[in-house]
Amino acid sequence: MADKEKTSSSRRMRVIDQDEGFNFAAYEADWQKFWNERRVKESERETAERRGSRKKFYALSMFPYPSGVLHFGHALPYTIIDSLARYKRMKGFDVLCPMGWDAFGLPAENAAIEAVRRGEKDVHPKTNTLANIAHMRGQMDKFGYSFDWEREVFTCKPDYYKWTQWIFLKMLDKGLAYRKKARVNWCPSCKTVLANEQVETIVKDHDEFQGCFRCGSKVEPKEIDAWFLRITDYADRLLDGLKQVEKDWSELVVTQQRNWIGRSEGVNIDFEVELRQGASGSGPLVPPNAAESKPVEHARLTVFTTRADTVFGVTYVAIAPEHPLVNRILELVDSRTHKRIADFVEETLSMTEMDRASGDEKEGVATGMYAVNPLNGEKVPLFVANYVLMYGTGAVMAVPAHDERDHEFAREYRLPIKAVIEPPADKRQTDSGRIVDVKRKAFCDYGILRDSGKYNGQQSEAAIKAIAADLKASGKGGPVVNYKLRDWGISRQRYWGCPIPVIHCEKCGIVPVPENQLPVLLPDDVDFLPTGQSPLTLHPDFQKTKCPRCGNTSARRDTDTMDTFVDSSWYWYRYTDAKNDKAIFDKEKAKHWCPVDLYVGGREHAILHLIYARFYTKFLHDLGLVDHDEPFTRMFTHGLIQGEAIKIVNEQMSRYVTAEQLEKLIAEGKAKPEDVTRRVEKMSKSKFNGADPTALVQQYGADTVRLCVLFMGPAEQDSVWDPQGILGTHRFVKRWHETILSSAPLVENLPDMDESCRMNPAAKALRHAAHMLIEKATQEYEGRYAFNTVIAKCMELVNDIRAFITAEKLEGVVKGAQDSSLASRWTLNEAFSILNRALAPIAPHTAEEANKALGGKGSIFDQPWPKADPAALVLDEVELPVQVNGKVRGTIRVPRESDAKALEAAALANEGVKKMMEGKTVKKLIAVPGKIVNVVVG
RNA sequence: GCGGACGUGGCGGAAUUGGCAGACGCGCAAGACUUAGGAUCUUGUACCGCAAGGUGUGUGGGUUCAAGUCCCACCGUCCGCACCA
Repeated sequence: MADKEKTSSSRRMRVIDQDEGFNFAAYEADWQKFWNERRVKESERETAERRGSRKKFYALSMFPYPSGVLHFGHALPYTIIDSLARYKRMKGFDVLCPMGWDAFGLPAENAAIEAVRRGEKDVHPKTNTLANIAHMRGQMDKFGYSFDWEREVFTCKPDYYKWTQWIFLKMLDKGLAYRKKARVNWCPSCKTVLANEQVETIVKDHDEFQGCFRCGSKVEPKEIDAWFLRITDYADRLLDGLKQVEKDWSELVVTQQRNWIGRSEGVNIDFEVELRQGASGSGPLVPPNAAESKPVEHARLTVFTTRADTVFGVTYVAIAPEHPLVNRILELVDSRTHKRIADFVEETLSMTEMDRASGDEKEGVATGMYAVNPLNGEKVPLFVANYVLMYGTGAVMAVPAHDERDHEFAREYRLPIKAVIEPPADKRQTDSGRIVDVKRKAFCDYGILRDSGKYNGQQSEAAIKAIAADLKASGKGGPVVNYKLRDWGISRQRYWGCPIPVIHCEKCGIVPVPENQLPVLLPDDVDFLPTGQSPLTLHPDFQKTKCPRCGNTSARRDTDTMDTFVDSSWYWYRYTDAKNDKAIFDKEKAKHWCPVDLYVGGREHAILHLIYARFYTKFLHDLGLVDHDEPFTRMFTHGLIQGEAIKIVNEQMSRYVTAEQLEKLIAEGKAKPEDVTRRVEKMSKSKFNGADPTALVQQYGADTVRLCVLFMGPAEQDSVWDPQGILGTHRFVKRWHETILSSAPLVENLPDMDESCRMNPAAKALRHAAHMLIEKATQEYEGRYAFNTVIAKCMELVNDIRAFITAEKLEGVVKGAQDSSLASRWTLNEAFSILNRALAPIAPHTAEEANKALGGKGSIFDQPWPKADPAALVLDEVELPVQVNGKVRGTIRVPRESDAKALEAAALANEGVKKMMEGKTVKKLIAVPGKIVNVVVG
C-alpha cells in the first residue's frame, strides 16, 4: 500500500523536467546581475551611513598572483571567504570582503621573455598581467563571489606602489632599511637574488640541494650590494605577538613562525686568543710554552653557547670561515698553514650556506693558535671549521663529550673528549642497556656537573645561570639572546617590480626620493631580457636624475626593484581606502575595518608572507597609522586540492593517461594493471589529473562547484579531486531546486500561524530537524568551518522534507482555514525557509531562486539569519539504545524527561534485552538520562 | 635526526563533551519510468555467515559499565625543520 503511494508521489515530484526546468545558467546569470547592480548602488552611499551602528567584519582571502587562469587553488579559499562574508551579512554585520591582485612578479616577466624569444612582438609584462587580470576577474564573477570590486587594488599600478615606496622611505628614515654588501642566494635561471625564505630544499634524481622556490634551479652564492629591512629588530615583538593569535591560528603556522624566528637564550663567553707570529697548524696540538714564542697580541673571541654548564669540558674552539678573526690569523701563520686555511675558507665559502649545511662531512683546519678558557685557564686549540655558521658570534666552544657535532669533529681529528656532565640516575644507561660512555657517543641531556671546579655537583640549569652571572660579573660575557631570523633582503635585479625610491649621489651618498616626487614610475620601455644586472640600468633615462640634496646632475636612481613580498605586506590596509591619493589610507577608515577578522589562505604562506605582513603591521603601528599590533585576528589555512595522476610504464609507453584512456588501454591489452602507478600530485595539464573550475561552472553551475569544493572534506585538509564527486552535489542542487519549485504551491497563501499550532509527530520531527540544522549551520559558519558537515545536514533536510511531503500526502493548494493539513504546511514552509537560508552563503544563486519561488521579495540576503527555537530543538520522546554487557541489544522509546529509574524499568522490559539476560543475574545497571542504558549481567 | 599531523567500508568522509561506529555523498547492485540515459525515482550496500549470531575504527596492551575518542608501546603515511652551538 505504502509503495503505491510513493510511486504516485514520486511521479508528481517529477513534474518539472530536469533538462528544461533546471536552467541554472540562466538564473545564476540573473542573480549575479542583480547583486552587481545592488552592490554598485550600495557603494555609492558608502562610509558614514554604512559605518553606522552595525558591527564590522573584515573577511579577507589572500589576493592572487594573476597567473592567467583561475584554478582549484583559488576556488576553495574564495568560496570559503565569500560564503562567510555572505553569512556575516545575514547576521547583520557590515562586511568588507575585497579582492585585488598581487600583480608584480617574475612569472609575467618570464612569460614575456619567452614570448620575445619566440619572436613575438609587442609583448610586455604589463600587457600580460592586465589581460590575465581581466580574464580572471571574469572567471571570478561566474562563481558569484560578492567581492567589493570598488576597492580592487593592483600592486603593479602607480597609485598602489607609490605607497609601497612611501613605506620604504619611512623605513629608511627610521634606519630600518639599509644597504649592505651581502652574500646572497642567487638563482642563475631567474637571474635574481632570492631571500633566505625563498630558498628550499629540492630533491631531484636522488640529489638534494638548495634550490629556487620558483624554478627549482640550484642556487649559488653571490656577493652583491643589496637593500635589507631590519626585521630582526622586531624579532621579539613578532614572537610575542604570536601569543595573541595562537588560539585562532592554526597551530602549524604558529609553530613554523616560532621556529623561523628561532629565539634561543644562551651565554656569551669571552675566550682570549693568543695570536703568535709564525704559528703552525701542523703537528701535535700542544700549546707552546711561553718561553718558546711570545704572543704578538691577544684577541678577544666571544663564543655563544646554550650549554654554559659544559664549559669545563671544552677541548677546542672553532670559528666559522667567515669569522673576522680569520683574516688576522692568515696574516700571522706560517706559509703552509696559511695555504691550508685559505684554501679551506675559499672552498667552504663557494658553497651556499645551505649546501654547506647539508654536506655530511665535518671539516676544519687547525690554526696553530690557542684560546684560553676563561673559567679554568686551560689553553685549547683554535680551528676554522665548516660546521660553524655565522650564527650567534660565529664562534663556538667545542665540548665533544656533550655535543654531537663537536663529538663527530673531535673523533675525526682525534681531539680529546672530556666528560663534565654526569647523567642523572635514570639516564646512566642507553636504550640498549649500555652504560653511557661519552667516548662512544655524546651525552647531550642535562645532568650534574663534575670536574668543573666550584660548580661541581650543581644541576645543569642552575650551573648555566651561575656561570652566566659569574661571567658577567667578571666582564667576560654573560647571558644573551640570539635569533635565527635574519634581516630581509629585498633587492631584486629584475624589471617587473616596484622601483626602490632612492638616489645615489657621489657627494651625498644615498638620498631618499622626496615624498612629493613619489611614485618613482617604472618605465614601460625597458629591455627586460635577463642579463644578470637590473634591466633598469639599461634604460636610457631612468637612472638619470638630479640629487635632491645637492642638485648634482650626475646622480642616478637605484635600479633594483623590490621583492614582491614587499608589495603584499600591507595591501589589506589599502582596501580600506583604496582610492585615496593623498595618503596611504585614512587612519579612521583603517581603524574602523582593521584588524582583519578572518584571513583565509594557503599553508605555503605560513612563514614568508605572514611574517612580513606582521612585521609591516608593527611598523605601521609604530608610525601611528594603525592602532593594533597584529593584522589578522584569525587565520584559516585551507588545504590543497590535488589530482590523482595515472602513469603507465611498460615496454611500449611511459606516460600519463586519463582514467578513460587507462580503461581503454587495459581493455585493448596494451597495458596491464601492474604497469600502472597512481600518485596524488599537484594538478597539472600534462598529467591529466587536473580540473578546470571554470569549465565545471559552465557545465554544472557555480552553486554546484561551490558546494562541491566545500563538500570534499574539511577545508583545512588536503583533498584529492574526484571527477565523479561533483555529480553528487549537482544532483543535490537539482533536488533542492526541484523540490522547492514543485512544492511551492503547497505552501502558498498560508494564513498566519505560529509554532503553537498543533503539529502531528511527523511535523514535529521535521521541525526538529530544521531547527537542528540552524544550530549546526550557525556553529560551523561561526568558526568551526567544517562546511562539509553543514552541507550533509542540508542534504538530510531535503531528504526529510521529501519524505514528509510524501508521508503527509500534501497536495494541491491551501484549502482555507478549515484545511486539516495547515500545521503540516506551515512546518513545511518553515523548513523550506530555513533550508534556503542555511544554504544561501554557500549556494547563493539557487537559494535566491528558491526564495523567489516561495514568494520571497528582493534578496534572500535581506532576510535575517534564522534563530533556532529552543522548544523545537528538543523532542517529547527520545529513542535510547540499551546495551547488555556493552553491546546494543535493543532500543527504548521514552519521554524526554525520563529519569534513571524509568529508563532502567523500560530497559529491562525490552524484548531484545530480556533475551540476552536469560539465566543471568543483573550485576549492575547504568542509566544515563538522554544517552544510554547499560545492563551488566553475569 | 628533531618536531608536528594523520591512520575509520570499494572511495571521500561523519561521529564537536567517553555513550547506537560508518551520517552525508560517490561507487556498486536490484527494480521503476523510459526510444535512449553519465537524467530521475524506489530499495539495498562495513565484513563473515543460509541464519541465529559473530567480528570490526593501523598493531599490541591498559583504564572504564561503556573507547574511533583517554593512557602506554609499536607500525605506517604525510608535512615541516634540519649542523642555529
